[in-house]
Amino acid sequence: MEQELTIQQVAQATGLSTHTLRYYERCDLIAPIHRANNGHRRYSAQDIRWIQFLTKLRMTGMPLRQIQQYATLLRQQPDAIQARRALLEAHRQTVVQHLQELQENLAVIDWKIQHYKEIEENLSKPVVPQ
Amino acid sequence: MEQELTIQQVAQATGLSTHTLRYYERCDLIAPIHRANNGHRRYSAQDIRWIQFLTKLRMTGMPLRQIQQYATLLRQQPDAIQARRALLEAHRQTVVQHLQELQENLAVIDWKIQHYKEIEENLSKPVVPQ
DNA sequence: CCTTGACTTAGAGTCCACTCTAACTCCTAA
DNA sequence: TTAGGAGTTAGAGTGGACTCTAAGTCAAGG
Repeated sequence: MEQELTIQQVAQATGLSTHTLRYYERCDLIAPIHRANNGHRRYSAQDIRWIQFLTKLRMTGMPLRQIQQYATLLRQQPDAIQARRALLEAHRQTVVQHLQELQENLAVIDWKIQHYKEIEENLSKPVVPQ
Repeated sequence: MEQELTIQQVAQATGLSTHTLRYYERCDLIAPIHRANNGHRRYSAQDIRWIQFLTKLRMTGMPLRQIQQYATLLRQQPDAIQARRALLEAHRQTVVQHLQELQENLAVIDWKIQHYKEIEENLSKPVVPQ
């Protein structure tokens, strides 16, 4: 069935606020959403799938501009698969790099925590060991 | 030796701009730096070590406020090791979580790239297979 | 003496990604 | 018929983290 959702329901489903959903549409991250007779938005299953994917792009740190580019490709040249893939692969690279950086820095933090633990242990020992 | 560095040198060494170094000091992320006779900053090896650690906190997404808290503990209660460890461990948790999220979303992006590759391959095949 | 260049400050400006507001229209239920 | 509630819009406001500017000081070199 053509199960169309209200903005509230989409907000629920995606974790975005209704504000953000409208904002994304204004910024052209989301194509103009179909309207009910009263002018209210009605989101299709398609729309929701795209929104879910776009939040994954966001969560991996892709800037809105770049998502907008991808979205435009998707809408205006649906057969330019190669271009979209290039965009995703470029993004993939930055994510992988970021991931690595994060892991390295986490290791340093872990090391520091460990270091603190050792100090705490030594402090709890008697001052004059028997 | 008491090798003290100028703000330029520290900028070089840490990858932060001189603007950012002063800004961090203003925000109390960095303790007031010792000055030469002419009023110019001279950073100690200590200072640099702290700045290097703080950039690792930043790069793992710790907000300036929280770093400021940590820095304050470090300066005002150097023996409150436990409190600092607690702060780091809390942060560690959010980093680990973020890391996981990142990996999950990356997997989806990878999947999409793969999918595009398959489509591209099919397109390059002859329309009527022999 | 004068210019150049590295520094200083307080404070203004920028960019990003939201987030909220005000004024409005509809629809429904009491 | 009126009060509530869910939408709508354009546009203003917010928060975080820088980033830049203007006006000034100071020391060295030509």
